[in-house]
Amino acid sequence: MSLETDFEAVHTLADKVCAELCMAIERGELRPGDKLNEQALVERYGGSRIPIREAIQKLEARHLVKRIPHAGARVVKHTLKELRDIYEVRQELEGMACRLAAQRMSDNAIQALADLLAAHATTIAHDKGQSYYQKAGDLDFHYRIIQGSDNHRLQRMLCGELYHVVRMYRYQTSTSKQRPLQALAEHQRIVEALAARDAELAELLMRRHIQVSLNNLERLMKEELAS
Amino acid sequence: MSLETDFEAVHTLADKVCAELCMAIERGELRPGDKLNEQALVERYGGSRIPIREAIQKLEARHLVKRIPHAGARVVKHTLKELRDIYEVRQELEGMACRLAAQRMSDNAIQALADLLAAHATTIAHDKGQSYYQKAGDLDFHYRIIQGSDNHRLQRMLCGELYHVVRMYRYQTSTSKQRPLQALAEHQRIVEALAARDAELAELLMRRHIQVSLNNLERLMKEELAS
DNA sequence: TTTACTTGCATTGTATACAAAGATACTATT
DNA sequence: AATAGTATCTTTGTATACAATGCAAGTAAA
Repeated sequence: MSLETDFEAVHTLADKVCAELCMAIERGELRPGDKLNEQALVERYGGSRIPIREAIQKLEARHLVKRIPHAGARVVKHTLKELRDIYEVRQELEGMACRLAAQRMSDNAIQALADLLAAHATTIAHDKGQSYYQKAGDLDFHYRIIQGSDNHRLQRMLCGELYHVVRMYRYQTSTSKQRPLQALAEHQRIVEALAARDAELAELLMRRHIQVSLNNLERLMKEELAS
Repeated sequence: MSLETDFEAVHTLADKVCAELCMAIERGELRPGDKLNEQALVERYGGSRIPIREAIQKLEARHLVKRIPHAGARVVKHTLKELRDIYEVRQELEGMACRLAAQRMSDNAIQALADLLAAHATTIAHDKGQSYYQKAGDLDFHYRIIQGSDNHRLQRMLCGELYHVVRMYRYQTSTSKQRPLQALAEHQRIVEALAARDAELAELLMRRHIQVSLNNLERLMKEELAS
């Protein structure tokens, strides 16, 4: 099961087109501000305009596009302030998820998370600069903790709404060489807190981890703007 | 500007039907588990199936209905666990909003909030048992604090997604005679914390306020189940 | 009597066609 | 030359029609 397919069964054409467009946006093939012309999408993905429109509406629910009546849909474009807002909420909700996970995850699940990090360590040692897989590993780590919160609504808000936008920025910004190693160290401290069932510490560490992530993102965005 | 119309301009038929259905669900005219038959809705609200389907999709984005491919849409039905999950998230996000509001709201806005509570006090003294307007007042209070957080994403998540579901339960459960007075006292303490710019206390008080709200809701639901 | 299969019906998903709103380009006037 | 107004054209919103899926009722066999 890949994170790409979004763990959702696809039964209708609208679902399929939605998944395709979602990937295209997250990967940066469709960039912020780009227009989604319905007729053009029909020619690209097949089908008729009806399922295409449904797909666009689903993307709107995921906060990936903004629709304006009679003017069409465009890929969302965030100001720096809005990006900070998103990360502020993400900090709160993932901090919460981590706190709850410390109280509710099974010992086995925590052990499995520790094993996952060990695997990441060897991956980073071998594939220096293969940032794509490292990013996927990072997402997997966060995903498991969110699942560990055992709060279904929290899971939907984080995985179903916030994370699509977060992924959109993560995939597109380059990662510095030393960041994966630093992130791994932070992940390991979080797992230690989980294993110790120290909910307060686990929450604090997760919040800081995400703060660092935002700082990096802001720096990279400024560099790209400058170049 | 009424809370009912959801402060969103309505330019298309789909938007209009969505707003109508939203009200119907929040008011309990459509009850959890009820099916939304597209043809029936066409006969009730006019238009054709296309805008009706769009309206239903918008309701899905608000977490008010659940659609299953080839099986139709039904009003969401929450287990007690899921209701607790929702309030757990609400506690976190409104606590956050209150903390941020203590740091970011203008002095004028805080004063206006205090004035609003004074008005509520006289309303409660006069309209004993007129719980509808008291509930509207409560929503207005929470709404203003959320706006005060100055975090647009947080506002969208709370007002655009969580609150529709919360309202759905609030309108339908009766309120005890003494609860409005107790709630007002809690609101007043929160405003005092905001005025003192005590973010930590403001967050704590808001979290407790929502916890009380959940306890009341659980008690009422159990009573209704028993009867 | 129960169960499994088949057939018909109701409902949703999709395609095509038409209406209306917005954008653009051109012309006329100041 | 600049601007306002108008006409055309593109694009979205909506209606109607068809296809396909799922559900239910009814029948036949065990």
